[in-house]
Amino acid sequence: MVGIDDVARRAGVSTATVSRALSGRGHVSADAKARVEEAAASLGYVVSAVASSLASGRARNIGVLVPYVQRWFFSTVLSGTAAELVRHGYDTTLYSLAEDAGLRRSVFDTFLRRRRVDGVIAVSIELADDEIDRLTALGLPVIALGGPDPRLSALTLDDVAVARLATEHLLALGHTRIAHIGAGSEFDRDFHIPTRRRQGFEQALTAAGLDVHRALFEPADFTIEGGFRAATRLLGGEGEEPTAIFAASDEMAIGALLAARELGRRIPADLSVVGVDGHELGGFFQLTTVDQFPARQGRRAATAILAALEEHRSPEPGALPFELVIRGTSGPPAR
Amino acid sequence: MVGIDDVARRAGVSTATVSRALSGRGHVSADAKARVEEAAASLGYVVSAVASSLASGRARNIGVLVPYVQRWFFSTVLSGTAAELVRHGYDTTLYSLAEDAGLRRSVFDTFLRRRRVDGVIAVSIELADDEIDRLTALGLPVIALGGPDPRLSALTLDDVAVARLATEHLLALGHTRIAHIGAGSEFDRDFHIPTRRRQGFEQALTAAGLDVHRALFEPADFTIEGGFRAATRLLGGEGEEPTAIFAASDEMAIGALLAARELGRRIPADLSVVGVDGHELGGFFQLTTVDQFPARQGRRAATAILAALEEHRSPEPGALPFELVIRGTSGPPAR
DNA sequence: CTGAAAGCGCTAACAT
DNA sequence: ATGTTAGCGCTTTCAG
Repeated sequence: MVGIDDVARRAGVSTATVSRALSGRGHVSADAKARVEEAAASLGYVVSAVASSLASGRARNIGVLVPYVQRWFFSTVLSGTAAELVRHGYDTTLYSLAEDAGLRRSVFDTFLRRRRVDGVIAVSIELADDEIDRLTALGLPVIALGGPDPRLSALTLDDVAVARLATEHLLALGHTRIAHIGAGSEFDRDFHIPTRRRQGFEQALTAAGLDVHRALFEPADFTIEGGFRAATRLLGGEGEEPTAIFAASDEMAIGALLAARELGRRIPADLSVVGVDGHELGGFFQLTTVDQFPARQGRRAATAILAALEEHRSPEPGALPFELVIRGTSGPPAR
Repeated sequence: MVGIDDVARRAGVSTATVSRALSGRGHVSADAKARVEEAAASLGYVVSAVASSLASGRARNIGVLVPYVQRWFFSTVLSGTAAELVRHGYDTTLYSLAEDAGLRRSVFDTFLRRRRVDGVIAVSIELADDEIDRLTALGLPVIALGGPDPRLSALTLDDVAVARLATEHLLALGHTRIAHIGAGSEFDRDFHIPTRRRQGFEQALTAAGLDVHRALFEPADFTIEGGFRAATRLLGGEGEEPTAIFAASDEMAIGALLAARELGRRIPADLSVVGVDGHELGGFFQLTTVDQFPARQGRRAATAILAALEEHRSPEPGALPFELVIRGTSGPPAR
């Protein structure tokens, strides 16, 4: 394997100069730099990340924690993050946490403590106190993406405001019987997002002078299938039917849409449906939604962690943008 | 930071013994081992992956190449791989290749050559010759998952047989006008799977004594939306309508299903639909499909690469299982 | 701006 | 079974 000495010899300089020329740290004459680059290129030399990391303490590698890789939202965020990191020469090390509780522990106890990563991005994960302790004990920049986290720098989506925006859109259209598909309490241990979205929903109703009806809430599991079942229950109940549904995710909204169609409801005349996320199928289903730009979130988290690394400080916390996208599934109630 | 010497001192042994005790390589008395483990635990010591890698040449890290992270199939395979790797103490380094051609080059030229990974898993990627050259030049075990690759050890899905199986199922039900939704030629550069599935489809027709009609093929892009559009064209054409559609992926099959419903076709009386993959929504849509068990594929690739690493040999090539899952979207034609 | 040399924290011969 | 020690391949003072 060709090493730094080979390059140094060929370029007629010392290994220190090769290192400086290739890494861009420290000053090297333009001439020496050119010779080093020529030598490296012609020898096909690539710096050993392992040796470089040991000597410098920098790994050029970011750990990304997600609950599940195979869910659309997380894989979309992840793709944004990975794309941004690779562009800056960083590797992405993936840890999927929600699949196995035992392994989850070992990620915090072992994997992240092996000095392989320079920083950590935690995507939409409600971390336990001791997990946050472990994370901060790493002495590395850590950024949380999603909910606010009082103990970590976070890029926060204001889920209450997101839900209010969606609900206000329905209210403005004239709906008064608006149902909400959220998550059951079992979700909340890991993940407070559903609760915050429900709060926003209820705030908007209350602000409009409407009562919050328990019968107009259905828990689901953030999948299309779950949304379908929840909507089926909402539309098949004995009480007065809702004229609109606000689902806490686009996948559940799509499920609701499919259920409504199957039950013969016209969209949006009989039923309006609004989701949250900005799912790739939103256009296809003409779904009105509050887009939270997940790929961009992933990129932004990467940018933030890289900036923190460069400037030797904690990542900048911040608010994530969101936007109401009005498409065909929402309109005034028919009556 | 606590290092190996701290542990050695506390356990009253040398660093070599600590290394042996913790890694399980070489013999250590039960007594010494216990003392080392106690010392390591009470000091909170974790071996530096970086130092260990430099000294041993083993990185405990596998690079996984996927075309797109955010597509259901790839993220599902990836989740299987990552889960299996983490269970064995390995990190997963993710490279998403199809998003940016320039970066794709740098993955082969730089990222993979930094000695950070012990092996590479290439998921459903049609690699160029020079990319394979670079991969083999790494001197690491490499395994390709998906198509057969004459130059790499591969875990192969027999896509021709998969398509034949699906088509034969429709033929056995009595269908004679069977359409196929595959991919346009622009896909084939990266990815020969659609072509092989089309071949299997045509083989089955021919073996049954049926002609292959050009009008019964529609190209799409492997998305739900693409399947929807393709099916819309197939069902709205001027010629005689197909009584069945075989789609080269479940996502396209689901799109076809939605299109058929929208056009008022009864499933399966007016139209049978069969897909390929084993998509998580298959149960929900009652989709008949040829399941290829993607998560299991991911796990299997991980197992294969770890075995190769352990036994200092190339990964074992093999065939991937697939299975016809008959659900509600396929049945005899109504006539 | 450049070079010499001392590590970075561990592993693996080699000895014992 | 255990200890001693020479690296692994770079980066980074420290001198010049």
